[in-house]
Amino acid sequence: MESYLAELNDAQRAPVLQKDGPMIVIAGAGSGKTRVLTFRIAYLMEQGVDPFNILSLTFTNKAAREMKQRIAKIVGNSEAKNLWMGTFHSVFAKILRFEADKLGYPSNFTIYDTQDSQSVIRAIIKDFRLDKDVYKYKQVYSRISSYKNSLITVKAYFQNPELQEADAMSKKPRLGEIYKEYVERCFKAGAMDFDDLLLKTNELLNRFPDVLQKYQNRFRYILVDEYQDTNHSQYLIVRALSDKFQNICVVGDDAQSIYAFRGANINNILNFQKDYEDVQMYRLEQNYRSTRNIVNAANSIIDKNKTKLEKVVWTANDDGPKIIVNRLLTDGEEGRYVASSIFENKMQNQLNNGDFAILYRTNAQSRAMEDALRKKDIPYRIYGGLSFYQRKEIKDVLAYLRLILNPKDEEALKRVINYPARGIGATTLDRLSIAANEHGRSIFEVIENLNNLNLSINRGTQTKLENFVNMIKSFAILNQTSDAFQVAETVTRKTGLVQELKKDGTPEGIARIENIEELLNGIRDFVEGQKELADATGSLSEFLEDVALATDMDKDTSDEDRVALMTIHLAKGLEFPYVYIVGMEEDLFPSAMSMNTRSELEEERRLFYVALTRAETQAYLTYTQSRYRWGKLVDAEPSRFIEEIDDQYLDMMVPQDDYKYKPLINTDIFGDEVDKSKLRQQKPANGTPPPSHKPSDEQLRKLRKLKPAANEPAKARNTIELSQGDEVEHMRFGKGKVLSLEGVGQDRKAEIDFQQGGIKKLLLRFAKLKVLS
DNA sequence: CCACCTCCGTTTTTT
DNA sequence: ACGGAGGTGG
Repeated sequence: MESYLAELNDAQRAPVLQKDGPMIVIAGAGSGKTRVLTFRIAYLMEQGVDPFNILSLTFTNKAAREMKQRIAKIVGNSEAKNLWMGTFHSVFAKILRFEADKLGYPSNFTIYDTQDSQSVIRAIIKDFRLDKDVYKYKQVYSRISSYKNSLITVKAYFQNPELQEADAMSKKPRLGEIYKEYVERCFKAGAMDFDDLLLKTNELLNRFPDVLQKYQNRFRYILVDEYQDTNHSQYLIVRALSDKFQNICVVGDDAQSIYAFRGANINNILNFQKDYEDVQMYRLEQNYRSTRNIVNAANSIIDKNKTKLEKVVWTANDDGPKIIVNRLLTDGEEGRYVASSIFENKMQNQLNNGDFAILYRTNAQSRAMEDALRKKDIPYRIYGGLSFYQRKEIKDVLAYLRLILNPKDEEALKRVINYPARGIGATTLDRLSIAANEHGRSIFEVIENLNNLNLSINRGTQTKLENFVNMIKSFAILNQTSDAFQVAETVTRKTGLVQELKKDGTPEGIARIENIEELLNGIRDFVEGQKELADATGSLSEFLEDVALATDMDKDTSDEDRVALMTIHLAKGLEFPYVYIVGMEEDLFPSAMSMNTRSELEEERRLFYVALTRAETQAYLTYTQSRYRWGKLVDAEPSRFIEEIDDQYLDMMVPQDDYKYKPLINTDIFGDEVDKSKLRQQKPANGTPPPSHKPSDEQLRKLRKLKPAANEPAKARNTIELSQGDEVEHMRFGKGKVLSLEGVGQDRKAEIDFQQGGIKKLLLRFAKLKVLS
């Protein structure tokens, strides 16, 4: 039983063995953080701590599930089952359901997703007759969301002149009113949004001392993973719950804080030592995941950040291969290059698809990768993006299911009351909505009482409304005696959803039917899984809760062998032998939106740090010279982050000639049939580019900055001619003077003294320099 | 009430 | 480029 302690190094063992008191574990990338958490929980239980008294908050539900399984292997299944483990949102949603009546909510409250919330706000802006170009619903939503995450309630907002002024300054003087109305509408609909799950938990703990006590006593030992990504609201919950026993263990890495945009506060981890007395600090600095090259390269990046806790990540692993950097012509070629490279690596090194990950900054970049992988028959899976549960047809089914549990759920009602079309239009809905407001009732209740209300709705429409309500009610009755699958199956049949899609007959329609079938299969699996648990029955409410808080990462895909495609954000906590980081370009990574302040840029840099440290043995960086964005081909420039990596860890594959990439076995440069002669033949008609994804001759020439003349000497492109003493201007560092030059050909570097920023060594091939003299 | 059209944002990341 | 939202006309 104690044998597992031997599996830890000294640094890892220390936080495991400290049973009581506040502690922070600063865990570098790949340093065995999850092991420490797992073993610490197991150790606590062996020391006699009741699993009911341990709360462990993770970043995804999948992480919680996996950790539970590992703990079960040590202490036994029946014990591990009783641990409280999950994301902030899922753990506190459960508690809120239990305590809902105290806050005036029904225990079956709906959880509004972002779409629902934004739809409510859009309706409010319209009802208030505000200019939708000034009050953009997404902006309003994110403003309200950030208020909630900072615990600024409507009341607090109106007591704070500064906030009101700030909103007035941004031409939104009525934001407070919108906020107020939004909160009221959600409440009336018996709905909480994502932020409410945290905000209302705070309210619960603040307003009801007995409730606070109860949960303080229950959660005597609290562990928080990924603490660097907690927001203020989460911070306060943790503080409140741990206040009595002070047995709080937070684990995280400030260098991997990447969620500031959604309110995460890096100061939570930076200031933890000030929040509790006698905080023990532990550092895990040995990296077991990656080669020395990768670890050192990552360190050289994060060194550029000013805001950080001091730690030195090191590894005893081999040097490994250098990071391969490659330039491609377009995003299409980037995809083909990555696909070929994966293919080649698989052949040469006997690897599985699952050993590879392609990481990108934005979801939109997945398209080019997908196309290339599909052409080469390489199985892949895309994580994130439009998740399965956000697809229209799935949301439609879910809306019916939500309505069964909570008829007050207006977003669900609006979605399905006339889909499939049953002759209930906007005018009718407006009248119902007005009546509902007048009587302080929900639309559903208004329809239930149509006969008593004397609305100017004609007899035919009234019947249609009654039929709709009766249908939902019949589902509700069924739900009392059936599990989630039986209800969902009945809903898809009786509502005519599937018939509607069959009728349209297009390939999209068929795909949608298949998606609905997949949903039903998923529900069946879920129900079967739940029925095996002690405290669950596979009910519809269990399923909807699971769906509302599920992330794309939560699906179990261990039995699939596929290349993983995901954003860097989603890759946090994962690791792969081979990692391709694509789109290493200015304005894309770092994102154009995140270069305004130092802290934004530092977050982008941390994001790059996260990306690189996912790799175990080999990392690839690619960038293009031009890529399709917003349907247009735009010029691209290599990311500053490439320059920031110390050269000694890089293997630059930037070609002398655009077609001379590293040769690939038995294939042309891209490993598939790219008929370059066709590209060249394609003559644009009078300057108008052909409506093809392939760049025209003219575009190609421009991209490569080729001169039309054929007798130009072939020389390395993108390289600047410089002499010692030249006055130069750099895009970012401003003006400077060339001190010295070194290297030849592709490896030429210049040492330049910049007026701002001091002396820098620059690779000349990154043509960000302009020669002034 | 529905079918069709136009316009807009999207492509920064998500519980 | 593409889908969703909102508006218009039949």
